[in-house]
Amino acid sequence: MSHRDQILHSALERFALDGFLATSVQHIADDSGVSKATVLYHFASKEDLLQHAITPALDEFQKLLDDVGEGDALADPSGRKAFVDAFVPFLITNRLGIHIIVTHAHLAHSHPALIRAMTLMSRIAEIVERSSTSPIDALRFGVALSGATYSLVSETLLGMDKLDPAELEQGLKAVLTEMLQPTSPVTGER
Amino acid sequence: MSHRDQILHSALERFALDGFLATSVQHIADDSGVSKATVLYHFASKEDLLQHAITPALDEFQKLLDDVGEGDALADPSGRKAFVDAFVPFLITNRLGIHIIVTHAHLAHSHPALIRAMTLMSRIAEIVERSSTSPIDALRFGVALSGATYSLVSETLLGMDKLDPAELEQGLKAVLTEMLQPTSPVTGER
DNA sequence: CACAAAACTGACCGATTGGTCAGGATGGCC
DNA sequence: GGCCATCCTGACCAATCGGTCAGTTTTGTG
Repeated sequence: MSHRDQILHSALERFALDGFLATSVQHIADDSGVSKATVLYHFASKEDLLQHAITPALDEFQKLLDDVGEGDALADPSGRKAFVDAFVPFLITNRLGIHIIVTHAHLAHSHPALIRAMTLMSRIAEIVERSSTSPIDALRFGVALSGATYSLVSETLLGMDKLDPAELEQGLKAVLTEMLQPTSPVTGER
Repeated sequence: MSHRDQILHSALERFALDGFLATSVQHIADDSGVSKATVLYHFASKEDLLQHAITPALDEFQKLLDDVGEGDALADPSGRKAFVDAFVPFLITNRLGIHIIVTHAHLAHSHPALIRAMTLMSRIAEIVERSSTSPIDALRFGVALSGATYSLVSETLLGMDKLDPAELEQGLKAVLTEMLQPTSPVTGER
């Protein structure tokens, strides 16, 4: 593993676990076993480091949104199931990057990489709104998506680190698919 | 409004919108129309300010958990509905404080007020696990709760600022109650 | 009015931060 | 060997931060 990759890896982990502002370039250098100047030799700035850290997650997210397209592919149950089946693995594989994105919304106005992230978030909000059958449906969609995202991000908090990864993926897919039935098959009794 | 209250209000807003680390004591002073030294006259430290800002939300959260008690009050649908009916208004009234809590988990190891927050989060995780009928049920519970929380926290992102407050509260209660039916009426196909 | 407590402030301090820079190693290539 | 590009580093710098303090103004009370 090259020093550059090592630095990027350390940065990703630190940014996700301690936060961008609480992480100094010196910390990343220590974790990587190089000097601070070396970190800033490979990456133009701390912000550049953030950008490289979360870009893979953003690229994959964008691809996900492009697949959904402009139509209302999420209007019917089968379309939603297909989306969930792609979304959940995306969440799991890009856990750290997504962790950074969702916990750093406050910095979105100043950092280009995070601006892009928020733009993509707006796109998914549009898609949800467009292909939902009612305000309640849109609300349910939003709760389900953000719930799955945040549950994974703060996994240790909600005790879902007990499940093995495969079980977690299957479980999340099942729960989300079930939550996203556009019209509730049984209207909530009582 | 006394200067002290004004400072506390500015701090709550800044911490929630810009983040604790990105907010300087000078910022809060400017927002409040007083000097930096005055801020630190009323509050022993920046951390003390954070503590006072989120304590109301934490107190109410604790009361909520105490009402649930040690039993498995959340095992049956009616118990869950009662919890949801108390939880959603709690989320709405304490929006800013909760925003701070959920977006500052990284600092939980060093700040007493946030340590307390994480302790309470663990308690609710325990309760969920204890009163769930299966791992899938626990997962659904966690997704629903964190989804509602995070949806409200980042309201502008998910376009749910379109709804008027009363409609939002009713909608969230309905969605959550529906999501938290312990046994899925239709077992997820496939 | 007198006077003490509370409220408020500008000036200052040590510590940490992101970033720069001149120069030292390293290694492939002729 | 000579040469050059890449890699790496310690020393340094300006800026910002949280917090302190001596001293001034305001307020409440007898």
